[in-house]
Amino acid sequence: MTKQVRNTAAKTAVMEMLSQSSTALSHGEIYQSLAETCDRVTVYRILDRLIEEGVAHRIALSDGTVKYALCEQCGDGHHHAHSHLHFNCVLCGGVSCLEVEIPHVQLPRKYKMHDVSLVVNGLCAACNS
Amino acid sequence: MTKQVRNTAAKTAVMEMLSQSSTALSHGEIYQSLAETCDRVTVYRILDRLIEEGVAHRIALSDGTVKYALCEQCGDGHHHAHSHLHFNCVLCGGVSCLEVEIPHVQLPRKYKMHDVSLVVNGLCAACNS
DNA sequence: CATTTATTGCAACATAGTTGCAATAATTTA
DNA sequence: TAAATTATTGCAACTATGTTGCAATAAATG
Repeated sequence: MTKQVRNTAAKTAVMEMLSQSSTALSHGEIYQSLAETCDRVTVYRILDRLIEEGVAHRIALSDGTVKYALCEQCGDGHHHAHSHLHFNCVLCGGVSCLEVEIPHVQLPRKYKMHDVSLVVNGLCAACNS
Repeated sequence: MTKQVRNTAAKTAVMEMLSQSSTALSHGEIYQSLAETCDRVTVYRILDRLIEEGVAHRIALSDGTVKYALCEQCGDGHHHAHSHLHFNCVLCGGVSCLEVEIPHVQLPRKYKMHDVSLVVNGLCAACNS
């Protein structure tokens, strides 16, 4: 039988925070916003579990920074490639998923593509004025 | 007057290593290959300097891991966007720059693109047999 | 309400990256 | 070639980020 899933206060708080936020959040940002009401490690494990459950996904920015976001538009829970791009605003620092098709890239012969990670840095709509 | 550049044994060794390597290397990999003949911090600073000089560039993989590679095909020293993609083989773990044009992506209105980071995970030519 | 076991907190650890400062050594200049 | 200049290094110390084991806690099930 498959491992059961429990909803705890901490997990609910993390999900709430991610769902309220207009930007993807790092572990540290989440931990601090929780006013440190639960352990650092717990936040890591909750995030791991949310990803495991297909509720959230991990985003690595172009400098290696890791952020987390809910899988809003991604429908049902089954695991799938997130073939949307991630936008990182150089002004406000915000990170958001843009539901833009990633154009096909042609690889050299014999190369096999599994998945793609596309991060665009620039000015978001709010900052570009 | 502009800051002078000095060539030291450590710096030469790092450049040699990067130039011999068929894959981009992490700080840790470089440090260990140097048999720890120079300090950890020195390796960080050499890598920073190589990037500053436009000789090398930093690559963040889709899991946030950071690697370094020389700017082989990138010609003269002036700073420029590296608009090629980075390929990460899921089997051998190798990371290489592929000189493939990154197709243009259309952003939503008001978004302004500065630069793009594209990482493709999959099987490299050598591992795909 | 009792049982099961997923989840948490804590301690301890591992890795990655940064900063200040005094000592060293690559260039430049005399 | 020797002296002066200053980029570079090594060391110590620190911060940030992520992981693991284990005992204690608390959801969910019956």
